[in-house]
Amino acid sequence: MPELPEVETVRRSLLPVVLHKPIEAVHIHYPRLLHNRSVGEFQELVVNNQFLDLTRRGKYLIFSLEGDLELVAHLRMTGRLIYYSDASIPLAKHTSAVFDFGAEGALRFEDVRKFGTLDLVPKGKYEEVRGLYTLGVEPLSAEFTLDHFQDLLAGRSTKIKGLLLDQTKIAGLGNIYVDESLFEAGIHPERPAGSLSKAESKRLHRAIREVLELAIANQGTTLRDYRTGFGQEGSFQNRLQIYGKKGKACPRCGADLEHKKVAGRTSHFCPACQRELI
DNA sequence: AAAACCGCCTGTCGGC
DNA sequence: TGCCGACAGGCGGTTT
Repeated sequence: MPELPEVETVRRSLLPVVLHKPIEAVHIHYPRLLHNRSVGEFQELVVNNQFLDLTRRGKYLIFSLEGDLELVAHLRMTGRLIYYSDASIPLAKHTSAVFDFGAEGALRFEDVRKFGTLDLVPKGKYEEVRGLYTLGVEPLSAEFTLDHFQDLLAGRSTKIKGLLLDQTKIAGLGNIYVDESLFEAGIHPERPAGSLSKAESKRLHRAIREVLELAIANQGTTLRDYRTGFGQEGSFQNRLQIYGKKGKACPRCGADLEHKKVAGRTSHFCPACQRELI
């Protein structure tokens, strides 16, 4: 599912191909995608406009438009944003929206499960997009220091897995990268956040950054639906240590990997390397 | 504050 | 082979 590395990969792949191209037409095939606008309003504001920049915050993509507008996209579970240089390629079955650049191609939003969203907001008016407005620190930014991370954990009894998934604390982690980071740091997903030692929180802080960086370098993880902005699969699925590997041998110690529901999510871990009780 | 649950959707998979 | 329920898990919302 698209998490920070996947969304960042989509951003980087689209950046050279979707900016400064006049949008000649917008086709909305699934109007509920738009959230806070009617199809008519949306088309009126976007047709004849153009994307000036494309940035990312957490799992959100933000396209700036002329006229102090921003288009905020979220891929949720199965969304794809793919650039097609050839507009004659037939639409995929679950195409929700198309931004048509005429002879310059098209940007298509494809989404099997239709959870994805597009919000058109005045520039910086992120309070209109609640999840974006309340996002926590960017884990790859300079603000995500070890001190900042330890402050997030201090005194909290909530399970570390749940805290890492909380977008208002740290922006962009999802189920895959939380499990991989906890494994890398040797920490059980059910450990109370505040119970981590200084050494453990230091290892986890480093693991989060390393796992995310490596996943970006590998264009993200394609288990099923995720594609880059060029429609290609990522390759980090070949480098996952434990996600989806229940019953296989731990790559570090050889024990049988397990999974269980933690914070409502299937959570993978090594019972030997990641002890619940210390 | 936090956990547990539901709703939003479709495709896939295991069991019978 | 077909049907059926469970499951995948991001986020917003409500309830406990």
